[in-house]
Amino acid sequence: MDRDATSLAAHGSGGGRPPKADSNSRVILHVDMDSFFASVEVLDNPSLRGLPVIVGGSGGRGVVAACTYEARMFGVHSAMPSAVARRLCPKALFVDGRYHRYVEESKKLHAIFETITPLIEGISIDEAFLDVTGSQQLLGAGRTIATEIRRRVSEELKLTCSVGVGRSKLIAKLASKAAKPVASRDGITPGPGVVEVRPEEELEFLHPLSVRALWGVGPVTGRKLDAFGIVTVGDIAQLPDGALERYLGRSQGAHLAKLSRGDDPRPVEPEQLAKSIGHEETFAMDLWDRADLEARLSRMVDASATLLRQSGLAARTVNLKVRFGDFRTITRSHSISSPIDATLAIGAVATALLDSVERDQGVRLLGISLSGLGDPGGDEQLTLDLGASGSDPTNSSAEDRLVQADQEAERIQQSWGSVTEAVDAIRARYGGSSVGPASLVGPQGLAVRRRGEAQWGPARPKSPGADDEQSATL
DNA sequence: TCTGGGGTCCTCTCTCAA
DNA sequence: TCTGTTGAGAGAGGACCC
Repeated sequence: MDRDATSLAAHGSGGGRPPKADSNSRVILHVDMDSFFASVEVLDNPSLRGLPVIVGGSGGRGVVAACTYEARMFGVHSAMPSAVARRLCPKALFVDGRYHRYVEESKKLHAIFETITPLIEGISIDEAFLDVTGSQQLLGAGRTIATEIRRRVSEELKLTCSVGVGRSKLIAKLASKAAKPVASRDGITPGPGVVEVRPEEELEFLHPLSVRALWGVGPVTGRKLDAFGIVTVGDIAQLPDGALERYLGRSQGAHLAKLSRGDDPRPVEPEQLAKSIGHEETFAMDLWDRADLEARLSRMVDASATLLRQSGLAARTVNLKVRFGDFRTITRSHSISSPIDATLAIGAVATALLDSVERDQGVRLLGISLSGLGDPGGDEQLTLDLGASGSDPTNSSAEDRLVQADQEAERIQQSWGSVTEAVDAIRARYGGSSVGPASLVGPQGLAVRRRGEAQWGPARPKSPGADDEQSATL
């Protein structure tokens, strides 16, 4: 999380990049769209304007992805279970998210950023850091640039955003939050839109804030700090050296202690390479049947492997995540000697991992992710071929099955490369549902859920008996 | 009350090799 | 040869972010 001096130096020496600014003279903007998903829905359907609109999973296991300020007045907020949101605001209008539509608007937003500075670090679909230190001579001071961005977003996208200006990511981020509108039971108070925190004002701005405002303090750490009577950022700053490390551990303690003094040298990093790719899915009903679970797993493996190849990458580690009916969550992972990208090769390892999990109760969520990413065929690790690694084929323990899956994955990777390429070519031409694993073919064709679909939990069944499956017809 | 999806990073434990 | 130490890597779990 924290970046050290090495990464700062690496940033400064990057070929073709603007020279590194001294961290005291940097000007960083944090641009954050206001209730982005909900605002796009209102933009596309003006009849929703002024109403409590909630974007997210409408089913019993869904959560709120975003909501309008009219919904926030009732206490609704993002990440809240949809059932709770519905109870707090019975008149709320639930809208299924349209992720691809949000991506379109996000691209327009980034096009605006690119006219300002090349140093853009997108944090998510609707927010980004911009290092405008080098842009000031041409475009004016940080606050002027921030105001101009807001004007252009309003004019060109018909959406609103809030912008924070500071000399670090931490300050810029907290400033953008302070710039936002505030919804309460009494109504909606418009925010200033742009908040700038000058270096000499940083501690005055920072110290009264709750510790939960700091990046890295979530519910668990927040409760720990509460137990020590540490409530505000200023409380952390007043602790003697090393105290927070003792409470929270060396890394997190040191990180938060630095942040509490406004010390955040992390640079804006435009090129962030993915470290993992994956898919996971919560089912409308817990699943017990092995064949059913395996079919769902195949679908996720297929989607992840396709994305992996589209990114020109291969993976060395396959990670499986299982959440049971009682919300207990386990993960299992397995690393293989050579990177793989073929769907069937990844599927062999994923299935062996699923077999290694004791399923004494229904499965609520299943997920797969691929890590240890690198070039296909690159960084191959040399291995000694010891047959079945000494495993006795008659004693097929989970470990043995993983060893067998490892060997099978390598064999498939080598022999099915051309088939994988052909499948990708067919999909590129005829669509993602045109060809896929046989296990997914049902009466209506291939049921392949794509990235961003039902991202906030299973949708409400449209008719009695309907499940969460989203089918694509051939 | 009921807790999504897609990620990143950190810590701890265990194993293995030097 | 045995034992203890250390470091790296894998695996698992947890916390956090949007």
